[in-house]
Amino acid sequence: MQPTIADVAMEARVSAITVSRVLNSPDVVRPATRARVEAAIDKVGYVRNMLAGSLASASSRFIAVIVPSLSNIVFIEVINGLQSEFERQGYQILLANTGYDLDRECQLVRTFLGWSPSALVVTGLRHNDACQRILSECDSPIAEIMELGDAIDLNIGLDHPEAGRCMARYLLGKGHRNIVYVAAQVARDYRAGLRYDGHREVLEAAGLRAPLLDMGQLGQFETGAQALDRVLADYPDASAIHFANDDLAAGALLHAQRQGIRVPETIAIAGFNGLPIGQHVTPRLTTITSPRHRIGRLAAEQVIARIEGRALSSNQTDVSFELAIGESA
Amino acid sequence: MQPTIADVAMEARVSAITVSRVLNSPDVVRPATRARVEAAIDKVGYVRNMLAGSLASASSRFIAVIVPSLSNIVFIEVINGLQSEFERQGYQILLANTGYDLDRECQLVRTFLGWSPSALVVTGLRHNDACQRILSECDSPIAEIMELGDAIDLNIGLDHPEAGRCMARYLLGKGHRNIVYVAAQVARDYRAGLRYDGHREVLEAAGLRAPLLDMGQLGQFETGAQALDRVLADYPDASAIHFANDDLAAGALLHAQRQGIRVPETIAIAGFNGLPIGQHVTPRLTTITSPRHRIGRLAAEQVIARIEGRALSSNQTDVSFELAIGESA
DNA sequence: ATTAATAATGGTAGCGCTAACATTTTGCTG
DNA sequence: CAGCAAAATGTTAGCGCTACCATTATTAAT
Repeated sequence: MQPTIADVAMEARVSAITVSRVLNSPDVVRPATRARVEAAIDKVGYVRNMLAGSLASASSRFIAVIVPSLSNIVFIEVINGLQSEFERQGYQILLANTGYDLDRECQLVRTFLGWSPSALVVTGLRHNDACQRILSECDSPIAEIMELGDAIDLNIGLDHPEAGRCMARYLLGKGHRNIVYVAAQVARDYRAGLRYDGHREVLEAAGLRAPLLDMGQLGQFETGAQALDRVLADYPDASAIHFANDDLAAGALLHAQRQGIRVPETIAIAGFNGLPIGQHVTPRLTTITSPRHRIGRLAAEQVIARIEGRALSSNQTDVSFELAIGESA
Repeated sequence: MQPTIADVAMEARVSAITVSRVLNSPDVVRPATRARVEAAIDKVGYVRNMLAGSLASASSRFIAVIVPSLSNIVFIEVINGLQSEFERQGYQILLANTGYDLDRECQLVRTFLGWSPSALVVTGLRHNDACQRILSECDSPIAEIMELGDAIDLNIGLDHPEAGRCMARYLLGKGHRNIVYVAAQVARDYRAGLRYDGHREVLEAAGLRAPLLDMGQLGQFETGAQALDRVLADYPDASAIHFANDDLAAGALLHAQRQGIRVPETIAIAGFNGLPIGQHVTPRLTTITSPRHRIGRLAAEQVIARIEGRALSSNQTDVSFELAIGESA
């Protein structure tokens, strides 16, 4: 049997609560006593039972984190940002991915609530009705990240429609008049759809059409490569492709290289996210960089502030984005 | 206040334990009673308290997973494999990364043990003394993944020295006599060092030298690009580079493309891992594919079997690897 | 020294659940 | 329809810890 706090207490000849105090608020225990308790902890090989502590104190130091996918490096970087900050403050992340399925998200939220998390971090502002209700009624801090809008509690992200507009304006400025927007699956990755909305808005305002090619699969390099072929075949007038993300764009660029398709001369290529690979391909990818790690870090900071009851200047943080101009468009 | 099992029990006019049974082993409760309880659960909006349940039953359904890094796609894929299997069986992963620091690993193990995990999954076979002792004395199943060797309990991975030998033999077979092995930081990523050991063994057996260029930083594309320049400058006789991983190799390949350095004519390039990018660069990367997702899945399957007391045919699983020949070497 | 304030420590109860055993109900046989 | 085994449900106690309040020790001020 694992030794408990009572064994430590007996060994140190103090009461259990004093041991608890040494563990949780050492500065209220007299140094001499504390030393005796710490020695006892070492001696009996005590391992703290966090489950019991969390149950008794009704606070688990768990942070539930729900992202759409763990295959997408973008979310990994966000998680890294969250993790670095939360861990520093002694919080443990409970991680799950929805596979871009809102019903699964709801189920995950339910499951996670069973662990009495100190807070929840979810991706995006769209949830199904049940999930929206649960989150709204939840007492713990909720952070909705990645996009900006009408949030339940905390909101850290960037303006996707504006990012779409930004790139569309840039491509227009470069003289492109036939631009195809290529996404992997807008129904699931709806933030790609929001960027498309912005893109279309700008093009239509300029009296242009904004065709959308949805590849219908969540793919990466391979899907981007296929998309390039499809655009060249189906949209002969197209002079530029605005890809929903850098994975697709990089896949297209690498494919172009192999096939000897000249970029940007034959077709210009633009992406979104600012992944490292974009800076290493030739030509360098024109894209929009998103501060993914920063989103995670800020979300963690604000969530912790909320947990600890500190006031925040604002519930909403626009982390912004930047146009990164390469040679590809 | 959140409703508890007692509120549900009152509503359904059964005892608390019956509610507990509906939740944990529904088939021992008569369907009519079960339906009444389930209705009551919905009615009062009951959310199960997993902390209390875990404490009472002394089993948390937590799986502690410790990897060196979350920035490396390789471990992400392993985690994906673990996750998919564990989640299907109702286990929740507690994730942490060591930053390739064994002391941090030890501390993480200690912390995680406080959550009474049902099992631990750690990366690699090397631990510091304290960690080795803690893990050895631990009652829960332990899985050490990625590499093969003398493990504490379960072991799922591949033979890194043999992977190094495999690539070295291939390069020798291609006529290369001056091959530089390039790693990012063998002291931390010691599995890259194991592959180098195998590589060197083969070269020395052939009467050749096996220079090692350690870039001294955990980098990805950029480090690979720098490494290529260093090799061309410092090892004028080199005809091939054996990179410790595909990130470095891809970085070098993309850099070569930009600089107009001909691969494999001027210098051949080989990698390790079989990342998707390797199949999309031109020339395609010659590499060794590791079944990363499979390692995760198998580890999860075996851990679950162990938890549930099922016998395993073997404690060690060699997932093997494959030489993937591209045009880069 | 005496008192009042503060600091340090302790006792008790209970967090919400489940294990273990006890009891009741049900279904079946003859 | 008695009698019995099996199935279903209930009772009690306790998992290991911390909140809350009570008590005791220490310090400072007079």
